[in-house]
Amino acid sequence: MSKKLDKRAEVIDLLTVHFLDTGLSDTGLRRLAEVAGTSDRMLLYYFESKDELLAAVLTHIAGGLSASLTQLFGTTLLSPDTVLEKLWVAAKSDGFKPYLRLWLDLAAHANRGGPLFLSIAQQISTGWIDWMASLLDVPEANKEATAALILAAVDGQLVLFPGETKRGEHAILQLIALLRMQSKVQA
Amino acid sequence: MSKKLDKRAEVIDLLTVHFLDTGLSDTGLRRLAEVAGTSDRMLLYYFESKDELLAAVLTHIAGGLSASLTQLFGTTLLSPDTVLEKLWVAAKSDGFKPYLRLWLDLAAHANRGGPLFLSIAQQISTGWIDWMASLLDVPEANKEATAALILAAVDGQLVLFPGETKRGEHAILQLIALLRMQSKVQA
DNA sequence: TCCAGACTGTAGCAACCATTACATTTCTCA
DNA sequence: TGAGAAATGTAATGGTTGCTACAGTCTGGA
Repeated sequence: MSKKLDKRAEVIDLLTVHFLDTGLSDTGLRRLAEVAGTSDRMLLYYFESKDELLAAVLTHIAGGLSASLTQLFGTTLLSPDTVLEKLWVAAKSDGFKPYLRLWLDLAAHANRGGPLFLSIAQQISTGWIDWMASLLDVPEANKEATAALILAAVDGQLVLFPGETKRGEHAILQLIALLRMQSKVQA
Repeated sequence: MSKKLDKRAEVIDLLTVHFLDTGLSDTGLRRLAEVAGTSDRMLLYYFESKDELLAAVLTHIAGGLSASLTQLFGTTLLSPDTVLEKLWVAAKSDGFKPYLRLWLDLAAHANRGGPLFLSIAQQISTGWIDWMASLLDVPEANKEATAALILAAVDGQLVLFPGETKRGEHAILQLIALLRMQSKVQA
């Protein structure tokens, strides 16, 4: 029984890389087996079904993301404009771009497909919002709204400018300016 | 030759409705044929290939959207906060929600799939940004950035809160407040 | 050593996919 | 009315999909 679980974990790790690279298309069992160095037969031995496999890998990815985010940002409170600034730098980096693209994939699936993707996407989203809200140095009543605004602005770039990172720059800079202005007024 | 073109246009109309309803999944030729009241054989008679069919329907949808947007907003200049306010009301309405969800689908496909979806998505995006930029009563240098910011904020809600419309409300209201504050400062 | 259970390979299922070859019907125009 | 073209149906192609039945190998404990 233990070897099964070990292999399962190993497969999850390998597929994590693959999913971040290529997203939620290209998810045929035979293809995934090839990537993971096994057979489709074995994948369905380690996992109950393809859906369970997907859910396992995606939640594993979500965990890894929040870990590296807290590592990157620390736990001290920051003003909204600095948070957005740091987040935008990260979003453009090769390390984080795959996560954002995968998240976009997931959101698209969540809007249509079965409850599987929806619940995973919601879980990731609220985790992300909560994390950022706890980081923002703003009045309690505004935390969640500001966090959602910042995240939405960054995600929106993905929708608005597919395949590019350059064109969204000005919009983000504008929002940074707005947030900074607000901080000054309130101070 | 004329009947072929007539049928082609009719099929595009019928599939427009279907795509807005169900997005970019469920696009098997046999299923689309059923929706359009024909056979798969005939679809490939009216269109060169499935890709050409998709491209035709999607660009038709894009045209319809920009038409109803200009009808809704008119051509007089508006302040950024009122534009966002009106856009958000529209985004929540049953009439426009399907467009936004389809756009999200398209953006997700554009990030991975072939050049087909990418070019269509880019075309729609720039069309939308240009339209909004021409509507904004702000200095010329800021038009595009503000337009992109507003659109990104609205689109971002889709990514951030899949399946919901309620939770994004506060973030949008916050951005409206920020934009209004900026207008006053500049005046 | 032997046996039960964990593990794994082979081969196949039925359903779907986009596309095409071929035959047939229907229409148009001379 | 008859010929040629346009329009449509039938049926098949070779491919993929998630999943499974069956048989075999391997391994740890008695």
